[in-house]
Amino acid sequence: MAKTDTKGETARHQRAPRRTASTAASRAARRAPSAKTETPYHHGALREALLQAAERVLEREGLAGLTLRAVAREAGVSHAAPTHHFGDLTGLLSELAAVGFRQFNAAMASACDSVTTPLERALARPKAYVAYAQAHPGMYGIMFRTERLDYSRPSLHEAAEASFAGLANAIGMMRQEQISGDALTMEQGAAIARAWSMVHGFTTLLLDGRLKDILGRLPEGTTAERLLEAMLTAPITTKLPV
Amino acid sequence: MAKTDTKGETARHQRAPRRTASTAASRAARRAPSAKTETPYHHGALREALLQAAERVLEREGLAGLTLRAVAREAGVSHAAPTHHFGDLTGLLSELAAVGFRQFNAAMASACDSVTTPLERALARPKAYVAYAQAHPGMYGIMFRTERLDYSRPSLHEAAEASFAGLANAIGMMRQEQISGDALTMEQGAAIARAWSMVHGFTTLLLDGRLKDILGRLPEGTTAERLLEAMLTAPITTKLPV
DNA sequence: TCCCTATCTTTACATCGTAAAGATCGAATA
DNA sequence: TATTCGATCTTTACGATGTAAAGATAGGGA
Repeated sequence: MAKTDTKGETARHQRAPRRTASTAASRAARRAPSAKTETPYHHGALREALLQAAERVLEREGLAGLTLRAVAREAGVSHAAPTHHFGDLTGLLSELAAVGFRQFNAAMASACDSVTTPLERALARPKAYVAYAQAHPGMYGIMFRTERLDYSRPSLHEAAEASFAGLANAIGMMRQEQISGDALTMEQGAAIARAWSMVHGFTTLLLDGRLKDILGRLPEGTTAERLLEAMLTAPITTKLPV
Repeated sequence: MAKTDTKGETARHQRAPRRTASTAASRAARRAPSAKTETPYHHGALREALLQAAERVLEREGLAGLTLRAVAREAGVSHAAPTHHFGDLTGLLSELAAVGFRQFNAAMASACDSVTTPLERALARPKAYVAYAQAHPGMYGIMFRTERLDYSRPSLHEAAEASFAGLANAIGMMRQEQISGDALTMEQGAAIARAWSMVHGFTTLLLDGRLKDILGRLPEGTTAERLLEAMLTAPITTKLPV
């Protein structure tokens, strides 16, 4: 009474090297000492393994290929296993985005160390921002693809909030003010919005290939990083920045 | 021999008021004078009707609900009808994005008319940019969701290109230079990248709800438009804009 | 020792995109 | 005018996906 769906899944699994038969014996084999560092079948490591598998799938096949079933296949478990740990697809994507935000924050923080001149200090964060997005376009895409995310999840909320706080603090330090948690002046808000909009907009346009046109018309061999620097440091020749 | 898929679709159609029976008689009925302005069954209007149906579905159910089958249902045709006009889902989304870019360009152009002072001149475009995105978030989402679009389609390529050209021209006019089609100086490229990144980034963050935090901490009742103005006109107090 | 609960698998189903074959109508052609 | 032809639309079919529900399994506490 196998339906088409089940048939396809079964065939795929049988083609794969692992999981040749769905019996207790095969499961025990996965726990055998021969496969030391593999997921130990029935113990807490599956959640982490699924997140790592998701990251691999995302980098290998892009956002469109990042499905619950693909992640389950990559991790070598049944297609319904992720449901128990993440609830649904939104849950998995949200947790993966949280991982991304933590990587992102770490990259920005480490970029701010080992920096001396004020100019370097001001450019380190934006450069790290764009560099992370270029190195992990899939992750960056998920982190800022709100429609598929659930920000009520604590891990995602915290990681994203930390990202914002780091930005606001950097702006405050550059303006030599302390940004208090509760209130902002219009000037402070404008400064934060400008900085974030500029860097985030640049990154988004760059990843979407929308800056290729501009880069192609600039002097030979101009990189995106160079354009970012010029954008951030060029003198404002008109009264308005736009 | 009806499969589950077909069963479900058939049941849905039968539940719907239209198309109670799939015979020549029912199709003729749709052409009957009683339904004057309806799609005339077998003549060229379907393509346009599908695009309008797609826009309705997008506004009503969001990006996730915009499927080929949903559009076909909305237009009252079989689920495979769109394929003939758009090839696949990417085709439909691309043509819809082209429609969006044309609306977008028209909105920006009309905003630049009936403007007098230089300050208004400088702010009209950014305001119209953000206003369009706020009024049509679904459309804006599609237009800048590159992974699902095919820019080799002439209509999309042209409409998007016109959008960019309008922006570059506006920057050039503000700098009192003529921007030649082929080459750009580093300063020109930086100015264009800054303007576009700032407005596009602001819009993206705003639609993703990422600016709620900032807006909430600003003086009571500060709108997004007001923050945009402040961001574009506030004096640069540090040596660097970021 | 035995059962209970969290974890994982199986099974099932509605939906989606897409391909392929059949039906239908307008129009060109004879 | 009658007939054929090609564009348009429908039917049928299939693999893939998300998700729900029920069954298996194993580790830990009674």
